[in-house]
Amino acid sequence: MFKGQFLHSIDSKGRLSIPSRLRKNVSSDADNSFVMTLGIDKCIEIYPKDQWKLIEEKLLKLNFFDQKEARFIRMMLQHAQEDTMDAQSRILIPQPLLDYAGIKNEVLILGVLKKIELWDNNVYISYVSGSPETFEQIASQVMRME
Amino acid sequence: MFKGQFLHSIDSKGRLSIPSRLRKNVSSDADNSFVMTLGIDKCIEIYPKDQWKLIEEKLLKLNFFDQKEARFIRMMLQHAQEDTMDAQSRILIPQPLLDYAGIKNEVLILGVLKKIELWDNNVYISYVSGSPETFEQIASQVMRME
DNA sequence: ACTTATTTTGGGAGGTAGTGGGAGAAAGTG
DNA sequence: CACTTTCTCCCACTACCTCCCAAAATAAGT
Repeated sequence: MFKGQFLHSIDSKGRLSIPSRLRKNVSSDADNSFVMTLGIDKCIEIYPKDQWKLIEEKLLKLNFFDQKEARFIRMMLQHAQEDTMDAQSRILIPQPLLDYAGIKNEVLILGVLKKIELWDNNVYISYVSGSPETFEQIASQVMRME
Repeated sequence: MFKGQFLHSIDSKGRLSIPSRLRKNVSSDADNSFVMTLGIDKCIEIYPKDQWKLIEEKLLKLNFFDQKEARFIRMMLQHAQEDTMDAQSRILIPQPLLDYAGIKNEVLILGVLKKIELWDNNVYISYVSGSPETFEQIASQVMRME
């Protein structure tokens, strides 16, 4: 499971080095490969390959003859891109994804359980402060431990 | 499984080069051959030959003496065309299919799980934006991960 | 505090992918 | 059977991308 935050830079070729702390939590089943795509919010999601396969299996079970589900499959896959880390543990982030997330040079990398998220720092700050509820309020609603 | 989007061009002879990223996901059972036909929406569908065989088997199980099923089989096969990639990894797209999808010079190529789709860029944009719901809304309905 | 190891960042060159075009072969037509 | 047209295979160019080498920066250890 991924956790923590890291501030890295995207170089002129669009490459991002995966923080070594996060790398240690990637299964060897991932073959050093990741799949990145649009995030649910204004960010980029990165899945280790083995995790992405689970998503593909979910998509396969959907009914493509249903308009809404077909549209979802296309949108989900349209921006998905697989890449394998180079010898320096970097992957290439496609420019369209960077544009979508508003990321220029500096990236905020978040470890979020089974996936990694990339944010523009300022976008993330306004995302957090944009919540009408406080951390404590949300916590009390979402986390009900038995 | 196919994924991702690519913007390629159809040359004056009607040839389309299959993106190398997609090629890497084609089984060797396909013998470098593809079958293309009408898509579910206003697009062209391309199946690796081995995948197409599975579709043929499904069609065989349909009841040809049922009017509706007979019609479906004919429509599916009428526009189906097989082609093998040339040395430059290109296949020939029949003009009638291009006309149906409204594709002129530029093609949007989508990797969609077991098949590849060809769209006219503008047609696809209006298809995506034609949805009353956002990506996030559909996602929360369709993808409920355990 | 200094040395060593690891991690992150930067850049150059060869290789590959995408595209265009031509000549020979095949097929269709009069 | 000859001619025309279409198609297919082959060659060539360009831009980009991947791989490799190397420096800088951070972390770890003595």
